[in-house]
Amino acid sequence: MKLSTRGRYGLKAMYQLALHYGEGPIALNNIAKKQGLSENYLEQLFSVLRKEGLIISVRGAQGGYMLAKDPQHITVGHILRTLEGNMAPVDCLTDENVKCDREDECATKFVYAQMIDSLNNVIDSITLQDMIDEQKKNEMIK
Amino acid sequence: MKLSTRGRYGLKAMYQLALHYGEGPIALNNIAKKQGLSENYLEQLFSVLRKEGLIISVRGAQGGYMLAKDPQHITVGHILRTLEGNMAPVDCLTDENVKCDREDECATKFVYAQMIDSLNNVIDSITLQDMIDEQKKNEMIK
DNA sequence: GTGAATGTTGACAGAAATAGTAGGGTATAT
DNA sequence: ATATACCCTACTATTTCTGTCAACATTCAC
Repeated sequence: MKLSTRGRYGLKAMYQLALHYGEGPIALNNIAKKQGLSENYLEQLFSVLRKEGLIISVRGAQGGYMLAKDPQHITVGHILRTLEGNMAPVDCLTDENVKCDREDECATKFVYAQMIDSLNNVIDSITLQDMIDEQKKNEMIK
Repeated sequence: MKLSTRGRYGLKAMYQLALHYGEGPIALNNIAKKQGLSENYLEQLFSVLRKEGLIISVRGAQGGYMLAKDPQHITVGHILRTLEGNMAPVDCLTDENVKCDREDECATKFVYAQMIDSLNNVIDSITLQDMIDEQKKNEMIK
């Protein structure tokens, strides 16, 4: 039940963009360098996020990426599902093509359904703005 | 964020044991055959479950496995954590050896902590007995 | 006791998913 | 023009997951 690097890197990068929301585009190599990640790899993730409409790209010199909307309107859930696919612990919950041998008799499905519901509730309730606020709060304490 | 076959097979097998709780040991090949799984593979999972004290093995002819306690005292959470390891979406939540670069400044950790909490709450609140009850309820409706 | 059934263990190998690399192409600010 | 930075696709390496195999230990039925 681990998140892959796609979700982890992507969320962290989106958080970076959120921190600089409204300041114009930020170059990818900037973010990649700051987080010690491969620029090419991060590019692949950003491509997906862009197609999903979460970020906007600006080509050319001085170009880069920026959030497509306000940090308080972008949820962690949207980001993670875009990069990781649906968050279902098993495929039979979401994939029409997967049929359990005895579908309506599957006692475990009942468990998995509760897991995904709970998970989605949590990640859909947290926005990038929430992350920023939480961070600020923590720094106040120090 | 998928559950591996370890968790899925193991939970389903434990459910089988729960259905026959109090009827003496059940042979592994019985369960393996019923679910179309490799007996050897399931064996590995049962070995782990036994060491955790969730099931008891009876060796020799007419031997097999049975639950170590009443189905209502065995939670799905205990089973899944035994087979899958902790359910943390990232290692830095649980593994002392993993240090984020800027630990107390990591804004994403805040998100992951809520995910694992929510997940653990759900799976710890469901027992094998709950699964049996739910199943019965569904069969009544049909 | 003996043989058959069953559990125990660890090593190993194939398959699949994940992670990362490489490189040529395109748009744009200056 | 040219440098910068996004765009896209294919390929490779690595890791993890799944499953197999084989030798061994224990217990039961007789």
